[in-house]
Amino acid sequence: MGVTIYDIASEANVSISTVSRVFNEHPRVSEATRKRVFKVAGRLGYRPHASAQNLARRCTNLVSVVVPVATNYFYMEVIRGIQDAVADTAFDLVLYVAPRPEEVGAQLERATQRGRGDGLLVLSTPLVGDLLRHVAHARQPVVLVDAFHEGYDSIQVDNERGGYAATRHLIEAGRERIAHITVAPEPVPARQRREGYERALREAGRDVDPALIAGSGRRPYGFVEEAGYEAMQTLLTRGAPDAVFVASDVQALGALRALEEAGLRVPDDVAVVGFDGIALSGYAGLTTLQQPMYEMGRAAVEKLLGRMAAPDRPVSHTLFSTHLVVRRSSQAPAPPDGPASA
Amino acid sequence: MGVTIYDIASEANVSISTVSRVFNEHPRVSEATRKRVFKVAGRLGYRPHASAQNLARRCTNLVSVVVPVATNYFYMEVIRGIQDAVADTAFDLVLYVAPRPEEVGAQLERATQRGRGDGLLVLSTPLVGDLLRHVAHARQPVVLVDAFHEGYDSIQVDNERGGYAATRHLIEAGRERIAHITVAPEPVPARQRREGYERALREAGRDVDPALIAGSGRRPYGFVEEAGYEAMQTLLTRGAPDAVFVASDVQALGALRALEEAGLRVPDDVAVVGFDGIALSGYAGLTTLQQPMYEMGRAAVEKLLGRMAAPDRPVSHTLFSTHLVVRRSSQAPAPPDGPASA
DNA sequence: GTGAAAGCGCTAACAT
DNA sequence: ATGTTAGCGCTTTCAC
Repeated sequence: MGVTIYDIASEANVSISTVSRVFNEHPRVSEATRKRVFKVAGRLGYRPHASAQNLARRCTNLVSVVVPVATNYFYMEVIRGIQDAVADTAFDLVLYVAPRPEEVGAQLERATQRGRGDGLLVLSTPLVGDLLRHVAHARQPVVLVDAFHEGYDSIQVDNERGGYAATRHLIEAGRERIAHITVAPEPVPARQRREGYERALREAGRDVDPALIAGSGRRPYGFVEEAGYEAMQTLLTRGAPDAVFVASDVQALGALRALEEAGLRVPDDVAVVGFDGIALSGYAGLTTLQQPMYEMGRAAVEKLLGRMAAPDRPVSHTLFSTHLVVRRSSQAPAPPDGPASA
Repeated sequence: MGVTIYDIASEANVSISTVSRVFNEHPRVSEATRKRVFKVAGRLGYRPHASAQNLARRCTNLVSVVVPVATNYFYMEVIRGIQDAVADTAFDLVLYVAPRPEEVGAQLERATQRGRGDGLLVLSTPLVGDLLRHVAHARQPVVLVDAFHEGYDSIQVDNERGGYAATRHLIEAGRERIAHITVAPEPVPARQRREGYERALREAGRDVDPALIAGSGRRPYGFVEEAGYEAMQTLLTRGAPDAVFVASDVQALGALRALEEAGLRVPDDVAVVGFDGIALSGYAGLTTLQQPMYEMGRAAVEKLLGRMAAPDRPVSHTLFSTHLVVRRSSQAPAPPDGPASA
């Protein structure tokens, strides 16, 4: 097949160990042989065989990232942060993308296979059942992003406070019937956002009206435009709210579409607040709670490297704050002139 | 370290080859030993070592994808198609994402290393200089996506006809001063789009006015929002056009921003047409030439698998058509009522 | 500074 | 149906 160190060794009249030393920048190699080996290797077009190196070295210099779906603005940004952080190290990045959320287990299984990678980043995947088993089996450090398990390092955003801030914002803008769109089955981050919503209402002395809470149960991980669209339609059948806090930006975009079709004006009739801060939210004029996605990616890598260096350090959990970005969709209902709210 | 076939072999009182056979679903293993081996393996938590398998099998069952930048809606869709197609096979997908376009060479070098993968998909990367060398060295089948090289299978969109169609659309909408925003240095796909633009003008009996063509030379691969913004500003200093065909949707979004800031209305004062058909274009009401991104990803995988099966088949190039999607940004300048154009 | 040799964990003839 | 054995291509002691 390819050129091996044996070929180079015989061509350069050295042993294979010397060739190996040259390529591993071992100090005790004479300059002369170093040059000779490199010359021969260059001429023959030698490239070390990754699998053979991995096997002999007992490590791969690879960090695996498991992502639950292929198309997602949130992950795209997180991965960018991961990528940038990894680029500063000797590691390479390998992405295991699940074609569908149900396949995340299979991807985890692959990613955790021995000899595949030295560290594992798992995005937005609650570690339950088989998933936990796969990860527990892994002999490599693991960091969870946008998910929590007490047994593993994790990076998250403070979803509860984000949900609280979103709702506070709507209350302060003078809204009365504040609805909420979540997803069902409700993953933990979504549940926390809802809890923040409910706390804000209660603190303001209001009731939490179940009729004002909708979640499309159409499919698992329903953070999709269509789910928001349907949930908004459901809410409208129950009597239009004058505000809605949506658990994700993509759903919020669907909600906006439903409102438009229903002939309701945003924000005059209904104010809308999303969650995530994906680029689309800017174009849609959507008020949202910005997650520091890029930074979360970077932080995840740093945490992973830290654990690789010190496997016995105690498990730690990092919580980033969200940041309210006010845009058109929640501006005060046009008092004679200019904008309002904070 | 981990559990090996030796551990299982001794526990189950068989030889390592039998263990190996069991895990490779070799037919000639008695049901009894099969069960016994599986039971022991399960108890010990055995997982085969990927690198060792790769080395012994001389293949990895991995398809590598090299992507020039981490954040890009176009790639996200193409990768989704790739992912879905790969999911139907015995292969896994490994993504090599370049943190910056300049690093694509380094990623290619890694991806083409022996023992890393069995096939290679390269996105939007013109194979010149070192890049070509890396790929040429690869001992694996290669398919280019959104790029062309006569020596390699490729999947592309018909950029020239797309540019032509975009411009025709503007001409038919009655626009007189039709500008074009490209990128500099101009990659081949962008050049082809421009050529289509120029052909449409010429066929309509018009001159190609260099003053109406702008490309932000700020950085390589300038398919970014800011580049479109700046290019639009440049065009405006030369006397506002009444239409502009932008070589990519993200740039078009920047152009829209520049127009808005300049107090020009879209499409009344200036019609805008983008290229790509990313999801954002829909939200921005941007007319665009839709590329079948998902299908291109799928087609790339099929082509790659085809070549793996038959390494000597002649090199082939697939050209997909673009599809004009008319939206707000190019609707006719509000004749009393209703929309116009095709 | 360099070489010989023993792995790394698995696969795949070749035997039996 | 199962075991023996020789690799796969590289790293890494341990000698010299």
